[in-house]
Amino acid sequence: MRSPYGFEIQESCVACPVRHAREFCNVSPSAVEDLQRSKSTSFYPAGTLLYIEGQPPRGVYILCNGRAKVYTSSKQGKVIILKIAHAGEVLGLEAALGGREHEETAELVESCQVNFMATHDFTRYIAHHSDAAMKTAFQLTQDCRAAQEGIRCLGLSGSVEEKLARLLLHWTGETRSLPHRDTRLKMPYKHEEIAQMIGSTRETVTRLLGALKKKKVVEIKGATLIVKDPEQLKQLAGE
Amino acid sequence: MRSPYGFEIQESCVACPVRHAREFCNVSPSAVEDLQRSKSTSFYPAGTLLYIEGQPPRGVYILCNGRAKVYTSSKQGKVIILKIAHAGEVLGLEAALGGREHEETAELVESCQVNFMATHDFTRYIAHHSDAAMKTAFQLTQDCRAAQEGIRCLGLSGSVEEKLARLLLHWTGETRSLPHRDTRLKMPYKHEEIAQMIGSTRETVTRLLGALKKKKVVEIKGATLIVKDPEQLKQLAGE
DNA sequence: GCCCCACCGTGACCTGCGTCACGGTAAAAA
DNA sequence: TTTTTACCGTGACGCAGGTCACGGTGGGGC
Repeated sequence: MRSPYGFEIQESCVACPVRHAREFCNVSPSAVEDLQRSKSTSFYPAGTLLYIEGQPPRGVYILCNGRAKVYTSSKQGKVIILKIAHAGEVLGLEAALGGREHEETAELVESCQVNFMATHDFTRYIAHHSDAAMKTAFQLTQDCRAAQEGIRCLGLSGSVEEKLARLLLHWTGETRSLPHRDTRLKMPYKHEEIAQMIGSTRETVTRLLGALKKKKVVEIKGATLIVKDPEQLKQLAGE
Repeated sequence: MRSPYGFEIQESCVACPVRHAREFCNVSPSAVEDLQRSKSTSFYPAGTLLYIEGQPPRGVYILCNGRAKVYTSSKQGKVIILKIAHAGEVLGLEAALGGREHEETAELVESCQVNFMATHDFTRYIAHHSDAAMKTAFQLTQDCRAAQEGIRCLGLSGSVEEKLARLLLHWTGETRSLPHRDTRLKMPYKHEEIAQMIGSTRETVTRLLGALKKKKVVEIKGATLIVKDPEQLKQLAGE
């Protein structure tokens, strides 16, 4: 079955081929069946807002593929990206479990399949399956760690250069799982978005990336970034 | 039973008088008994480090009373306070559940009673009691929200004045539970610590608090801070 | 009483980076 | 093809706030 967005549709969690590779979905057979019954599958185009800051929670969203940008914004229109969620992550947990309105907006970066589960179904689901509760808790610890890393990046860095270096290093760490510790990575973000990740401005990011290129620390070809001198990058990030 | 630190000791969770007021401890009778069997109670003086950044997790710490300062620091010695944990909160969850080393340090602000639970006891505890798992998830959502609020404060504010105003407003929100929405609050932190909460410096905090006093927005008497003009404070915080 | 130490208060300096402004390039739309 | 739109690149300027330096004050130990 093919969707109009051009990727394979996977209606069934039970038969899902990547289920065991996905932390949250890799649960006991009885839990998967419950999950399958309780969820509803949708397909959205890039740019779709799964939920918006200030909305009361409807439920949780399981990202089956693609990525989503999670961000908040101030009244003045300034935006800060809290994290980039990847396939397999669950979004909207804090609001659903906390019973309070969403404090951030989730926007799909690419066209994605998303499994939705209403709040009361979800709470029942994790109450009945202790392994699912564990997975949920694990997802939350991941979120906490990511947020703390964000705080460390924003608060402990003396300069924007340091923040940018930290971000690039963080990305090299993420992709480490794919090839053998290659220093090449995909950077499919525009300068403005990078600025929003580190709490800076578009111009400053442009200038700093330019300076890093000139210093032969990195090389940029389109959306590909190659770290030529990881040591110096680490030094810039404060070791 | 009185401890050498001058407060009442409560060895028994089952008989604990404040148990029902504490989110995490307010669980089913069978769970409380399990908790009681699995935990060990200790008393520590102010300044005790429950765990340190980089340590492998030993377990989780339930703060029975008092407060704890949770912070990380950079290699250059710069410190940022992630949150102030209050009585009833559980510390060290991320490391214990994630199975990874602590990414922050927890230091007692006052002398406290702390209930400790080793990692494997804790995982068994929440696997056996779905209500306890729920409480744990709830605590984690709280942590996430706090961290996100931190990111918003650090990343979205244009000026340090704005960050400070946000922090003060956050505090007025916290104490709202005590008297009837009074604008008076305890601020038992030194300027340096406030600086570490908003990612600034001691001198700047001194200057800004001075300016707020001069503008009649707040009044400070020892450790007590009175917000005279909440409207203006909100305006400074970006509405 | 006295000293000491931890904090607060304040002035002077200087630099990082936010802001504004405009020009270039490349892909998409027409 | 030309036009439009979305990003990137770069110069000029100004100021918020970090840094250094030193002086004041209050409380606890002796």
